[in-house]
Amino acid sequence: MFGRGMAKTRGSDSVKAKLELLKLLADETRLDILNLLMKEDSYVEKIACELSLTPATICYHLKKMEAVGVVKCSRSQFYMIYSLNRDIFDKPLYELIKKDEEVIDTEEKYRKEVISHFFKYGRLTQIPTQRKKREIVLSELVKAFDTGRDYHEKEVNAILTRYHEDYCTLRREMIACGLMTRHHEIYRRV
Amino acid sequence: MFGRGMAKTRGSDSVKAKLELLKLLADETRLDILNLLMKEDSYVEKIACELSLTPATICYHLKKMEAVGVVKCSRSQFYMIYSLNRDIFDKPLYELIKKDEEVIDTEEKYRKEVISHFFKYGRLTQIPTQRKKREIVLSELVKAFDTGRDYHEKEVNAILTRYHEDYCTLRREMIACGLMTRHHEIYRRV
DNA sequence: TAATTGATTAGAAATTTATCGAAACACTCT
DNA sequence: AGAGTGTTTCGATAAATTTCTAATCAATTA
Repeated sequence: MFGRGMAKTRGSDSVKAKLELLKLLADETRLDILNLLMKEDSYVEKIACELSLTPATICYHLKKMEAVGVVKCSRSQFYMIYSLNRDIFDKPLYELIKKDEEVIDTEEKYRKEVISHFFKYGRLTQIPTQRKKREIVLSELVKAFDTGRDYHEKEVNAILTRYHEDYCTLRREMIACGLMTRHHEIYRRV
Repeated sequence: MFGRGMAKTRGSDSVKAKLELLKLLADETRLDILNLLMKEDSYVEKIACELSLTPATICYHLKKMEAVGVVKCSRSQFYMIYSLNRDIFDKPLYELIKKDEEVIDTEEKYRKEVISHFFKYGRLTQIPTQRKKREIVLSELVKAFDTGRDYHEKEVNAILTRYHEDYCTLRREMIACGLMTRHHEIYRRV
């Protein structure tokens, strides 16, 4: 029933920022650095020593975190003193996970609602009586057929039965809505 | 000033678990999947279609998340229905970042207190009503089962009866807490 | 100014991870 | 039993990431 759709670009800007933050936190070394900074401000070489890593590595991580605003730094004499931006960590987790609702046009949305209402786990729970809803459901069903090839009536029945026991009604309505054509016993998706 | 110290093994178990969770969340595809599951339970092929990825890829991610307990799944007809474990997302961010050894100790200590209070001579004196205590007791009970083998319902009952007469409640709560799974009459420890 | 010290960058090696197609698997229905 | 359908695993590949060494940069002090 489900073919692969068009490749689409996923993620708005705010989602990207959240993902960025999560990626930042999902690293053992950076967590270690953050935990050190929770205790007190520190600087590259000191952190490097405490974590048994090279200054270059620590610098790499600190710069990365600075870019996203998790830490900030200022120079003091020889040293670059890094410190935490503590207010970032108060958010609950689901706030970083949840995407803001995308604005989709209402027609598309209505269609999706109807489909998710009448299809459960790939089967049609009920054939809608309202014409508009029935058309939506049928237009979804017809995707189970390829265009440009013939189907015998038995094949049609077999396919439709996968979605609902009353394949006769479905088959007749398919024709009525102009989604399929029949010549004698041969059916075709339009 | 600072020489490089000895290489040391960083991170306790609980810290590892937190890191694991963060890594899991730090992926665009998995966030997309979670957002779909927030709206409604779903299954592999449907998700694959909605995200324009292959079922193999979606399966890879879902299994990964299942292993950490972010989602759970059960079979329904043709489909493996995946659903969220919502309570995971309530924690504030800093709880995943902070490694606080003492917190672990008190938590461990609390656990031991609860267990010694509710178990007397190897039997459960009473099923705790408080959710947290009940979870602790159940997580102790589930150790009576091996992982990676099937149990018929009768076996499950027999084992649980050893601890408390109300094996039905125990069995149901086991499933509810995600400590065991049931497919038809077959039970498995998670 | 030269020497010192710490921070940063560049480039390369090693590791991890997401993704896919194909094959194997599990369940359902005829 | 066998066809059909959805899921999972396997092997390979491509991309991203971490870490290092070595070189460069920037501030300080003699």
